[in-house]
Amino acid sequence: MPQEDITTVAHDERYDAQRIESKWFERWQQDPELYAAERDSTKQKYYVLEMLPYPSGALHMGHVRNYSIGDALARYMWMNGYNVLHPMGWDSFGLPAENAAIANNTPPKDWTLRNIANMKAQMKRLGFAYDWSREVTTCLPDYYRWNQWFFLKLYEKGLAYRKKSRVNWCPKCATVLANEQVVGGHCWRHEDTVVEQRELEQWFLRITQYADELLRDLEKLKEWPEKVRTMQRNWIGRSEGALVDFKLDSPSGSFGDKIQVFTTRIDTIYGATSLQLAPQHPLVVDFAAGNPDLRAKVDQLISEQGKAREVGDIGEIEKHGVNTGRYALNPFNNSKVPIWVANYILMDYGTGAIMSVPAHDERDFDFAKKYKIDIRIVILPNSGDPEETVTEPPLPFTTMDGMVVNSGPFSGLSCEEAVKKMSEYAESHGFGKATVTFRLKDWGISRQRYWGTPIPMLYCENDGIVPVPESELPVVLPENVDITLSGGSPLGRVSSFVNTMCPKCGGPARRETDTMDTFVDSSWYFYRYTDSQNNTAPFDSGTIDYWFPIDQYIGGVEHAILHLIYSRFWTKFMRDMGLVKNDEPVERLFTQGMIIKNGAKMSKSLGNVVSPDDMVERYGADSARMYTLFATSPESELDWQDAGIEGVQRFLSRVHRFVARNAQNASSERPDGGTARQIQRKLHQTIKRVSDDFQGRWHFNTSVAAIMELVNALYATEDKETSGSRLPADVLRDVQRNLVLLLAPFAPYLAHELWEMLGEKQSLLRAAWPKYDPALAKEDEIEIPVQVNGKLRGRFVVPADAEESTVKANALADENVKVYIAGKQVVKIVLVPGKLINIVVR
RNA sequence: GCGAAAGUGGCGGAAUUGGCAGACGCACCAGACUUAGGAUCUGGCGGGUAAAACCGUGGGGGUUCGAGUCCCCCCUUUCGCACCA
Repeated sequence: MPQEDITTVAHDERYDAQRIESKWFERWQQDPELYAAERDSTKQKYYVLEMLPYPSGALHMGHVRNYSIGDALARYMWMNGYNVLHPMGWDSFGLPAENAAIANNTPPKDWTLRNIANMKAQMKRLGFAYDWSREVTTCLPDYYRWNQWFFLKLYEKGLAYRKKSRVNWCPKCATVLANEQVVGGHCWRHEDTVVEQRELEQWFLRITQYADELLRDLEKLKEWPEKVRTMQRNWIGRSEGALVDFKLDSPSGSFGDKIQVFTTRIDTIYGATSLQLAPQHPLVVDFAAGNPDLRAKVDQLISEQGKAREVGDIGEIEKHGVNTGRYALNPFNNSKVPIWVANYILMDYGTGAIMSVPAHDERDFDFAKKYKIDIRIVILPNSGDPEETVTEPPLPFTTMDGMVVNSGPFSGLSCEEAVKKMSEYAESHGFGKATVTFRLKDWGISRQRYWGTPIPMLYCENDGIVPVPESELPVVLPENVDITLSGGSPLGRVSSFVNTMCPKCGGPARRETDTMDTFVDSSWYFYRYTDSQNNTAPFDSGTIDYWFPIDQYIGGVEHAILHLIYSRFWTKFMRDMGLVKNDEPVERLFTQGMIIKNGAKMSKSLGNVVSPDDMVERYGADSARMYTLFATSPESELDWQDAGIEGVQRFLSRVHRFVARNAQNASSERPDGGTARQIQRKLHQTIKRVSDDFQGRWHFNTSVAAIMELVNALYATEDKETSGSRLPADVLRDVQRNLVLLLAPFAPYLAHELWEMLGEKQSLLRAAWPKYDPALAKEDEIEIPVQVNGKLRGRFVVPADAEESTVKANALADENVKVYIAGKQVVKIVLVPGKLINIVVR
C-alpha cells in the first residue's frame, strides 16, 4: 500500500518526541553516570545550584523554568571543560505533610517520601542532569542530625538561647512564625490569616550578632541582583541614633524612675514636648494597673494597631493616643513633658518609647496638632547668611541640613555637629549614649509542630536546661504520632519521646517537644551536597574549600529575604567555628521571574494551572524546557501560552527533519561555495551569540532565536526538488554537528538523538562546546549607511577590511554637500565598520 | 507616602556601546504540495499610500548630524517597604 511507503519515509524525518525521549530516558536510567559528567578535581570547579524544592507532590512550571536555566548552564559549563557540581535535594520537613497526614490519615514521612519519589521521576523524565549520588533529603535523620549538631554548637557559643517573648502566632498553622514569615501582618502561607501575638518560651538564634556583617558584606555581593541586596538592607534596617533617659516625675512601682527613648535626631531634643510610648510598653502596663479607664483606652490603641497590620496594604492608620497624666523630665533642660501612649509607636523597634518633636518630625507633627501639644522649633534652615535667617520654617521641618536654635549651649551648631556633641554630653552625664539599632530581630526557630527537626534539648528538674550530648545524636523523630493542629506540639503527647534521663544527674528529664523552623534545614543544605554520605561530620572542610562559594545560585525572588539571609548567617557562624573559609555562601545569585497564565498566578481555584506532566506528554520534555527559556528572558514574568510551546515543538521538529534528511546523504548534488560561506558565517555568528548569552546576559530567549535563525538559513540551502541540502558535504557535516552542540543545553534529548544519528561516537556530555572563529563569522562586505541632515540617503557597500573610500553614492549625486565627520569638514571619508556616515548640509 | 524596575505591532518579545526599530516566535493572510490537512514548504505581515512621501517605541520638552537607548518634567503598570522614631 502506498500509505505504508509514506509512513516509512516519514518515520525517519518526523520528530517523535515521545519515542526519542523514552529511548534516551531508558539509557540514562541504566547508566546514572550519564547524568553527571565525570568528576575531575584537577579541572576548574563550577558549582551551579538551583533552590531545592519542597516535595509538595508534583513539580509545577516554576520548577521547570528554574531547573531548565540551571541545567542549561550546567551542561554549557561541562561542555566548556569545567568540573561541574549540579546536585538536587528535598526540603522535606514542613507543615503541609502534617496537613496531608490529617486529611489522608497517612504518616507525614510516607506522604513526603512518596512525593519525593514522584517528583524525582518527573525531574528525570524532564532530563535534568543532576548528580543523584549526592541527593540530600532534609527529613531523614542522616541529614537532620547535623541540624541538631549545629544547634548544640550554637548553644555552646551562646548563639542559641531560650527566652519568653511575644511571638507571631498563626492560628491556621497552629505554630509560631519568625518575623520573616509575617507578611503584611499575615501568615506567609495563609494570606487570609491575621497573625496573632502570644507570649511563649522560645528558642532563638542570635542572628543579630551578625547584623552588622550581614549588612556590610552585602557590598561584596556584586553579582547579586540589586533588588535583593536592597531588600536585605531594608530588612536589616540599621539606624544610628542615641538612647536617652528621661526621669519620671515620680518613680513608678516595679518599673523604676526613668524611661529610655531611642532617637535618630538627638539634635532636636530641646524641641521634645512629649514622650510617646507603645501601648504594650511595660511602663504603660504599670500606669494602667490602677487605672481601668487608661487600661481600656490603651487596649483600644492596641486593637487599632492590630487592625493596621490586618489591613496591611492600606497604609498608615489614623494616629490616636491617650495622655497618661504623668510627666518626665528632659535631661538636657529639665523641662517637664507629658507622657502619652500612642498607636503609632511600635514596641518591637528601638525601646518602644520615643521623644516627640512635633516641629521636626512629620508623625509627631500630625499627632501634636491633633492633641494640641506644644510645638517648639529648634532647627532652622541653614542659609549661611544671618540676615536671611528664617525664623518660621514651614513645619514640620525635618531636614538634617539645618542649624540648631533654642537649644541652650548647643544653639548655633549644625545638626550634624549637634548630634555628635549632644550624644557625648549625654554619655558624659550618664543619661544616654550614641547607639545603633537594627530592625532585624533574633531568629525564633521553635515550632510547635511534629514534622521538623527535634530540638536536642532537655529540661531536668535539678539541672535546668541540658543539651543532649553530641554522642546521643540524632534525636530521632518518633513515628506513629497522632497529629492534630491544636493543643501544642504533637511530640508533647508521645511520652516515650518526652520522658528521658538527664545526662548530668541521671534523674528524669523532659525533652524539648518543639521542632526547628524548616529554614534551618535550607540554611546549609548546599554544603552537604559536597559530601552527602559523611556520617562523622556535616561535611569535610577540605572538600568545601574546593567547591565553595557556590558559583551560581538560581531560584525565585520570594526567597530574597528569608532563606538568603539565614543562609548567609549560617555560613558566617560556620566560618567562625572554623568549618568553612568562605564569608558568603553564594557568589552569583539569579532570581527568575514567575510563570503566570492569563495574567494571573497559576492556581487551582482559577483553573489556569499548567502541569509539567501534561506538557511533557503533549509536546515532550525538550519542548517544555525550551519554551520556558524561549518565551522571555529568565528574569521576566512569563505568561504561559500553549501556542508558544507548539512553536518550539515545531522548531525542534524542523531541526530533527533537517538533520534526519541530511545525515546520511552526505554527498550533495550541487555543492555551492557561496552558500557554504554564508552558512559558516551564520554558524559562527550563532556560536558567538549563544556563548555570549551564557557568559553575560543570560537572555536565553535570544540564544534560542539565534539557533532558529541558523536553522532557517539551513532550510534555505535545501534543494526544492530533492529537499536535500546543497551544501558541500564537509560544511554540511560541520554545521550539523555544531548545531547539535548548540542545542544540547536547551533540548538535551533531541541533541543526543541527533548526535547519534550523525554517527558521533563520543558522549555528547563530554563533547566540547563549539569554538567561535571570528574569521569565519566576519562579513565579506559591509554596508555603511549614509545620512544627509539626519535622513537616510544611501549606503556604501564596501569590502569589510576597507579603510577609506570616497563619496560616490548615487543618492548623493545631486546634493550640493560639504562632507563632515565628527563636526569637521573632510574630503576623504574614513570608514568605520558598523558606524554610520553623516553628511551635513550647511 | 518612600524605593526599585518597566512601558516597543493583534500577542510574547528583539535591538549588548546612541547608528537601517520590530530579530525570533505566536496569531493572521496568500501560494505550493495534496483525496484531505489542525502536517509540511514558500512568501507576506507597524500605520499610511495605487506606489511613494510621510507618521510611528506611554505623553511633553531637551542634548545630538542622528535618540527605543542619554537628560528633565509628567502619566501608567508591576514589585518591594510601609508609622522603624
